[in-house]
Amino acid sequence: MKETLNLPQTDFPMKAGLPQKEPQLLKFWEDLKLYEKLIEKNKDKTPYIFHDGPPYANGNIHYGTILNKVLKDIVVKFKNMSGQLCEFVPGWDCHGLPIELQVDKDLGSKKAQMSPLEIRKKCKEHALKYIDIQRSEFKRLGGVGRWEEPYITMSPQYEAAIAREFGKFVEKDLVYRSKKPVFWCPSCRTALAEAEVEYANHRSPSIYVKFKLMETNKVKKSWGLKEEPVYLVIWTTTPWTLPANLAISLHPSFTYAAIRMGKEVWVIADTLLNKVLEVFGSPECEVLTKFSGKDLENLHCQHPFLPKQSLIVLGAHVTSEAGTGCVHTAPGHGQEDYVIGQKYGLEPFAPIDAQGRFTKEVGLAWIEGKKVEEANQPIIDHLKQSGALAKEDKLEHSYPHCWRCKNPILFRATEQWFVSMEKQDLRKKALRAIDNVEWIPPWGRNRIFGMVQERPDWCISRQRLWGVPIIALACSECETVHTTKELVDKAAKVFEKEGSDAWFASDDVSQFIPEKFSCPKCKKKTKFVKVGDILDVWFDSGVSFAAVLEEMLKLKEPADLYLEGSDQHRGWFHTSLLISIGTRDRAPYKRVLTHGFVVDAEGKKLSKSAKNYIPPDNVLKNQGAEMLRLWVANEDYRNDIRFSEEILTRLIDSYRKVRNTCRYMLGNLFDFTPGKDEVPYEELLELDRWALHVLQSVIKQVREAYERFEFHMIAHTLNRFCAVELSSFYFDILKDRLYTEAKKGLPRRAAQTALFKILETMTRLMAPILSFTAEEVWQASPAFEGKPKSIFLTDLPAPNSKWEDQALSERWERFFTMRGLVTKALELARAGKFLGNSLEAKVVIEAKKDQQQFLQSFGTSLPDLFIVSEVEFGKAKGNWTHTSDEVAGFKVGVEKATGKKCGRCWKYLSSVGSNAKNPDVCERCAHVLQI
RNA sequence: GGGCCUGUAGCUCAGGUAGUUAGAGCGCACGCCUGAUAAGCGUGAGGUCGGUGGUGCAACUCCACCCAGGCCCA
Repeated sequence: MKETLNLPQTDFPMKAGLPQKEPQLLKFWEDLKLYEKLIEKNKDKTPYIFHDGPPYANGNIHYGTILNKVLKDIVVKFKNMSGQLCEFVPGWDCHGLPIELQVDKDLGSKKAQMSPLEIRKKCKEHALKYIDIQRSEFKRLGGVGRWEEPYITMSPQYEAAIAREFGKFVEKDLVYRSKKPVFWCPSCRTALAEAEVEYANHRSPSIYVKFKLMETNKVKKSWGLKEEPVYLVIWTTTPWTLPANLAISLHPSFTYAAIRMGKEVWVIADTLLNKVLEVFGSPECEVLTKFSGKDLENLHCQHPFLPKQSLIVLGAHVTSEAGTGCVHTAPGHGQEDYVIGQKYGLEPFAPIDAQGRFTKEVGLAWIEGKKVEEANQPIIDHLKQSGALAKEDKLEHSYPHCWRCKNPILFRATEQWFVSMEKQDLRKKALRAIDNVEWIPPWGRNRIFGMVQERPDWCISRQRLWGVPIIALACSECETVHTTKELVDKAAKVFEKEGSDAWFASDDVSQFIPEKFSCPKCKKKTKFVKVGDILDVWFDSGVSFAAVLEEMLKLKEPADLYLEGSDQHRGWFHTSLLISIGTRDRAPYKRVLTHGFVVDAEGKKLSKSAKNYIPPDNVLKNQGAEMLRLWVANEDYRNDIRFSEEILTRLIDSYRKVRNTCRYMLGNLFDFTPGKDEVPYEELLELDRWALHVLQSVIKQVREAYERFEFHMIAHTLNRFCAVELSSFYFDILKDRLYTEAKKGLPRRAAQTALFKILETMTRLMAPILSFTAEEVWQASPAFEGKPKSIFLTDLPAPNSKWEDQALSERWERFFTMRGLVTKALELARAGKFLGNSLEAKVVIEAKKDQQQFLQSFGTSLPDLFIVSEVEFGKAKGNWTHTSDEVAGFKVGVEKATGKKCGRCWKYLSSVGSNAKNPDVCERCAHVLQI
């Protein structure tokens, strides 16, 4: 009997075996040249300019990069499937300290014997190696794009573009040279980056120094003083920075106390008073008055041993944890000091040379030429003699050391290159441009706005090797360092051919000097020497819109979309904006989409040491890239998104639902030829038309979610559609029609027609997300005339208004409520062991007249819709009845079906036995068997 | 410490401008089916909407503070 049924047939496996299947699909796409075909297909469509932010070419990919690249791939695919041309040129950020440090580490002591060029070569090799690694990892995720011709920031063309953009800044006079404190190792004679600094214990002097207030007249009256001298007491552990003292910082909201100490008056922060006095052995003292730190702003103190004044300034960096609340401030020797100095117009002063020795500039013969630590004691002695020293001690504390030579380092103001935020109104223009960009989510606007508003001038120079040089020459005659547009453009031409290595190849600068070039300052055509600085790597990546969109792709418009993690408000979004505003007076993007960070099950950040995550490679090997894609699509990435074992398990569950839903459709379409066997819409059964109506609303929801980049809504919508509307309802009811009706009869062909439409629609809708599975389904689904070779060469389905039927939808909504009461009643009977299979049941419905008429309008299909053998209207009685307030006046009774079980369709019908030829089956089945 | 942001059932998500007993899918429990079968169906149990105050007749929705977490600064 089973042989006479049309049971599903398919090779599409229930178990996906993705780790094995995915590589085959990747090969299929590669052989097909899928990306090229997509671009070719859309070449006349409106371009959607999407620009890839370059990941750093160091290390393997992690969840963050997976999240980012999968999101981008979804965008590329859905854009190319919805009538636009969306090219995707991936890129890598290649220069910079992390790579140089890694290479340093690998080279070890060998580095000392190597030339700059040789070291740079090693850096390049390192970057290339990781580009290859990351590229294959990204490709493994199923991403399409121009993988074989990516942009890399160390290519000659790109380096030339960097130089040209830098030249534009020079031309507009936005670049200037000024002093700024940096970490400096005097024994290695080099600037250090933050990453190169380690903290270790160090024993330092700890001294309290009195600075005499000059304008005592201004406070005398209100403090009730006569002629007593007033001193601000500062505390420092670096006496050698005192010659560079330019200011004393007070906290704007602290209360300060003026106390009488013998014949003097000292000023100390009120909250620190007891602590400080303890240091002095808790002497008797009288608090004369209390006042706000603000009261002294802009007054002056006499420097204790130099003929200069120290300005009293206000700064929130003043701490109440230690010290006196009056902070010795040397803008040439500290980051915070520098910032506060900028605010008050104090130029950083650091009379120290590269070896950490005092220069003549210090103006003190007794320490000139001494190393800073050798100057500590003479300074302390001098203070003692002059009476400015209030207390001397030693302190063991954490102090920065050089990671390489392990010696203590210092902060030293050195000449650096800056991009001014104020010249040409760069800051103002950038802020204005921010409001013309669409930030998704909207708070991104506030975030970057605040940063641009607050940021200091951009320090673009680094004292390193691995990067693009700052094209600047020093005149050997007048020693002036300068850069000009023609100089930079000349260098750009050289870089275009030889790369920026040319700059490092030799000391000879002749090839970089334009014809008729002379020193802009002394006008003498003399010798020039190169300045060793390189550009901040953020300048490299920040010019990508110029190097890639304008030069490589010849695009004129700004990008439609940048899509990166939220940290890039400080990074790439930020620097790209500044560069584009500075050079083109417009933002490089129209829209910026950000995603959060990947965190563990508890919302904590992933860390290698805490081992709070599964290595991505394990997921790839055990579950496949598809599961990572589904993960990305399931979560609302605008916030931080979680990844855990449980989440992965849930994803697999939901994947199975979608997969099996497709499999059911494929299995039931084994004998269906689209075009030939399709039934016109008008001839479909009502149930099929309902399914197609729901499908239209799914299409609308999904398309809208794609447009809004709300991919998680798509995953949820599709999953719900598969589980609720299809699997548990439509498919369940359809089984009887598909399996038992005549193979080529209208009822079965109608069902198949609907299934085919649903399958084909769903496959296309899910393709940007579940790319592997969509392609697998597409290949397994019925062939038809003109069927594209790949799912990605089709378009996202558009809703078909002819298949929308609101009245039908409402009618079925009403039906579902009633059906719910029927299934509930059946469940009661089942729980009471009265029933097993629902086909054993006859349902008796006792209802109001209109309710009964409503149900009767479904005609003879009613038993099928309830998946029972009989439906009767009358008195619901017996042990298995159910009523509910949900539908007033509606009662359902469950009884045994009256007929005999049909051996073929398993329904209990009175017609079983009526056919002589086939006595074991019902009338309908007997009829089918005769065909 | 500062800026920006997040916190609704075990998991992933919905919940216009505050207004009836806070929803969905999955998972879970129990049961059914054995013609989607390492599948399918049904029923059910899960939430003081991070916490505490406050403003409203009324707050998951507004305000303040606190706690936890993230990114970026210092």
